[in-house]
Amino acid sequence: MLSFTEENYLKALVQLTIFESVEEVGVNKLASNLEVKPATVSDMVRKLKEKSFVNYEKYGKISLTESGRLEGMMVIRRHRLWETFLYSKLDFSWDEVHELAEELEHVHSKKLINRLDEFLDFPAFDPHGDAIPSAEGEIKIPFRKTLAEIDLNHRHKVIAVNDISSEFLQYLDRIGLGIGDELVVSNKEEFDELTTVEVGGKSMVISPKLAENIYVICAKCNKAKCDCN
Amino acid sequence: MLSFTEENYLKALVQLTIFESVEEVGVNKLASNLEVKPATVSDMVRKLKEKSFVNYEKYGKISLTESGRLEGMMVIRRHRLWETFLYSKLDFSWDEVHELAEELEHVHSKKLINRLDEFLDFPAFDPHGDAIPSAEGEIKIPFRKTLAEIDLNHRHKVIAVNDISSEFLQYLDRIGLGIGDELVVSNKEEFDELTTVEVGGKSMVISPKLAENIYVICAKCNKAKCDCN
DNA sequence: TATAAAAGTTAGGTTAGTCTAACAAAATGT
DNA sequence: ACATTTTGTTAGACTAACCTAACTTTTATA
Repeated sequence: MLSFTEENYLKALVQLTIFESVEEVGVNKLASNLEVKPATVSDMVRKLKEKSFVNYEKYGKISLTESGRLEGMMVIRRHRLWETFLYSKLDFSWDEVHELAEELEHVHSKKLINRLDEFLDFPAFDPHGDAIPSAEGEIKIPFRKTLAEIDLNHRHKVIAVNDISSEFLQYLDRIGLGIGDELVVSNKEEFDELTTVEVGGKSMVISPKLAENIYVICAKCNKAKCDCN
Repeated sequence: MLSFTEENYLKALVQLTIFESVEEVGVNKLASNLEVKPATVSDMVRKLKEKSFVNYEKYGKISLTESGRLEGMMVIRRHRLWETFLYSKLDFSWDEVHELAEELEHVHSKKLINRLDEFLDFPAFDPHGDAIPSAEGEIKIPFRKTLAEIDLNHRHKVIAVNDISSEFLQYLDRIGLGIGDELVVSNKEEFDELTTVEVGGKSMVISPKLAENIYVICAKCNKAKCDCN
C-alpha cells in the first residue's frame, strides 16, 4: 500500500504533467510544488522508480508510468469527490473544502469512494469546476476554458461554474444560463470587455467577471482544447 | 497538533480506563491493546506526559489528564460519527464500518465533525450501539446493558442493537421490537435462559442469543447504571 | 521473607521522510 | 567553446515510531 507521502508525489506528478499537457517534469519543479527540497525529491523518485510508478534516469526528467498515473488519478478522484461531498452535503463553501479534502483523499478504500460517488449521484465536476476522474482513472473532459477565453462563433457548452455561491447561481438562473446550455460568443467588445452570447435563440451581454466564472467546452468535440475549427 | 499515533494512544487509554470504569492502566496492557511492544509504550508515555495528556511516574500506572481524556474522546466521537455515516448514508454493513472509521477518525476538523453530526441528525449511538460522545467530550449514556443483564420488573428502553445485519433487524421487526420501545422483563427462566418480556401490552419470549444483542437503558433515569430501584 | 515471575525501562538499532552542505552534470549565453 | 548558471546528486544528520536484548523494579508466592 502506498504511503501518504508517495500518494502526494504521484498526485503532484499528475497535476504537473497530465493536467499541463506535458510528458515529463524536472526534480526542482516537483520539489517546489511539494514544498520540499530537491534532495528529498531525488531520493523519493528513486524509490518510486523501484516501485515502477515513474520512469526516471539520473539527471533526467521524471514521467509517470501507467500504474503511477492511475494511482495519482485515484488520489485526485478521492480529493474531488470529498470536496463535492463537503460542499453539497455538509454546506461547506467552495474555498473551505480543499484543505479538508487533502486529508480525506488519503483514506484508501475503493468501495468507500465508489459508494460516495454513487451517494453524490456521480458528479462530473467538483465545486471548483474541475472534472472528477472516473473509477478507471479517466477524465472525460480534462481541460476547461472560461467563457472569457473562447473564440467567437464557435459553439460551446456550459459544463461548470467557478463561483458556486448560491447568489451566483441565482444570478445565473435569473439571466437564464445553466449547466449544459449550449452557446456561441457572437461578440467581444475590446473597449469594456463585454461579451455578447447567443443562447437558446436569445442574445445576452455578459460582464468579464461573469464570463471568467463560467466553464465551457467545445460542444462538438467535448473538449476545451478542440481542433474542430 | 496530535499525530496519528498519539491519537491512537489516547483513544486506547479512554477505552481501557473510562470505558472500563477504572482509573489507570499499566504499560503492558496498553501495549497489547495497541499491538506494540511495552518498550514502545514506555517511550511514548513519557512523551504524552511531557505534553500533559497523561499522569505517569516511572514504574507507575498511566492515567489520563483532563486534556488527554478530551482528545481521546474526540477521536472516539469522530470514529463513531464516521461509522454512523458509512452505515446510514453509504449502506455499509455494521461489520465493515470499523476499519474505515479507523482511518477517517484522524481527519482533524471540529467544523467537519460537527457538520457531519448535524447531517446525521445528531445520532446518539453508532451502528454497534455504542454512544457517540458530544462535541464537549461527554457521553450522556456511557454504559449499556443488554436485555439479558437487566433486573426483573424494571422498565427499560431499547436504545440500540449489537447485530445490525438486515436479517436481524427484519427478525426484530417481525416479532415487533424496535429502537425506542419500552419494555419490562417479567421472567427469566433459569433452566433454558428464556426471557419473557412485556412490550406494548403484549408478552413475548426471547432467546438468550437475541437478548444479548439488544441494548437497553433504564426508562426512568436514562442510564444503564441506574439507582432508581 | 526470599525468590521467582511479571511488569517496566534503557540502550542501541531500523525505516521513512525530511534537512543542509558540498559536489557534479547539464544547459545557456555570449 | 568555454564560463557561468541552473539543475540535480550524494553524504551525513535528524525525528518519530517502532523493534530486540539486556537490565531493573515491583509483585506474588512458596
